[in-house]
Amino acid sequence: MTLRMTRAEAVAAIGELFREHGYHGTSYGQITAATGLGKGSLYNHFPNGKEDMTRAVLDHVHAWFEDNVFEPLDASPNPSEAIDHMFAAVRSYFRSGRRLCLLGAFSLYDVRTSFDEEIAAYFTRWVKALAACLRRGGVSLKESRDLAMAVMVDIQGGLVMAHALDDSGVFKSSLARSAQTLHIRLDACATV
Amino acid sequence: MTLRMTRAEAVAAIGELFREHGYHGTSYGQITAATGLGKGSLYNHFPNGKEDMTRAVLDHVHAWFEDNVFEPLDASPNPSEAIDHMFAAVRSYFRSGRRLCLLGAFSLYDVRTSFDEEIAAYFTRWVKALAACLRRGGVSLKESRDLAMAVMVDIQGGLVMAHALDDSGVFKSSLARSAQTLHIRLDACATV
DNA sequence: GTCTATAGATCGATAGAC
DNA sequence: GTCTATCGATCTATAGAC
Repeated sequence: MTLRMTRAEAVAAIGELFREHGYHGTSYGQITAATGLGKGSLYNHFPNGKEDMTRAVLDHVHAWFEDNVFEPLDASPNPSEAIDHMFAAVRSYFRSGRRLCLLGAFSLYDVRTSFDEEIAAYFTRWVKALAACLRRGGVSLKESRDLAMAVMVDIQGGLVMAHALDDSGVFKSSLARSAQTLHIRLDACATV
Repeated sequence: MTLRMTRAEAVAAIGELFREHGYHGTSYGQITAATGLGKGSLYNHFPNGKEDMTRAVLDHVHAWFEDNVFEPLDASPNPSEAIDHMFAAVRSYFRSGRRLCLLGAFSLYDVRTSFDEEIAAYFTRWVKALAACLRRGGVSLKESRDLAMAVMVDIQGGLVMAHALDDSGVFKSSLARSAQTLHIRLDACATV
């Protein structure tokens, strides 16, 4: 038979625990409470325990961004609209800064060594998709890369500062500033 | 008698452990190995264990920034030079992005509830000192605040992305971009 | 697929000798 | 001020019944 919870639901619930308490700060007791699954079930679905759960969570997050951010950036014929769509999705996903970026947080310490390839792949994918979109809008190759990386820095920094100061306005301002910078640059290229 | 290690040395060593493994990821065994102090000594100097150590580490970091960043920003008669001094100190402290910001990392999860006032106080102090410096350079009150916060976002985001991509160039570029933005703004005000 | 029970390891914290 | 020994709690992981 199937799970009591969908696997995706369980993975999402575990992801929220990791977001809130970190990898080492999350125990099987908490995972059982959040998912309704005992240790037997958890080890049945994730034979290597928290390591497998982490990989599933990271894949889950990556897949969401693939569908809602990266792929739209690749597919949209209109760079300016694609940018707007990206910022709207990002703002929604991170709940205006109240939710943190699991991959960014995990990259800091915690479980670095085991998952840093996947974390780097996620960010690299994002940067490349955004840079390619800007490139299609007429921005030079080098500037597209620099701008895309600057946007990533703004998003991650906005999340950190919004949490540190408990002020979601910081995150929203960061997104708005990034969006404005990109639009100004795209408009300048469009009128040439 | 005194400690085998200076208290400041022990605190610094514990801070490096927290940076690398996080709060929950650092055990007393690791702390003993790093400081040469057994549990008896550790609890003698930090009666409440890791909580007291964390407070000492955060105070130690805050004090370093007070002396090397905040106070120079307050005291310097030349805003442009003060800005350069700040970025040089920041770049040196974070070792071009290879070292992470303990307060930024702790603000994400880990030990949020216990220390968020101190973390917020640290960042607020920094933002205010930087904004006041820009204000003295002729930048408007609102823009000074916005620019100062944008710089903080750039620094924190630069650290996250540099770690995630294992590329210190990302951090150095972020600092350079922030510095350039501030100088351009200060120069514009100086010529008016 | 799910549960309970439990082993085995590690951790945080304390007590007491030096 | 420092150490060792140790307790009790918690955690990861496994075994076995349903």
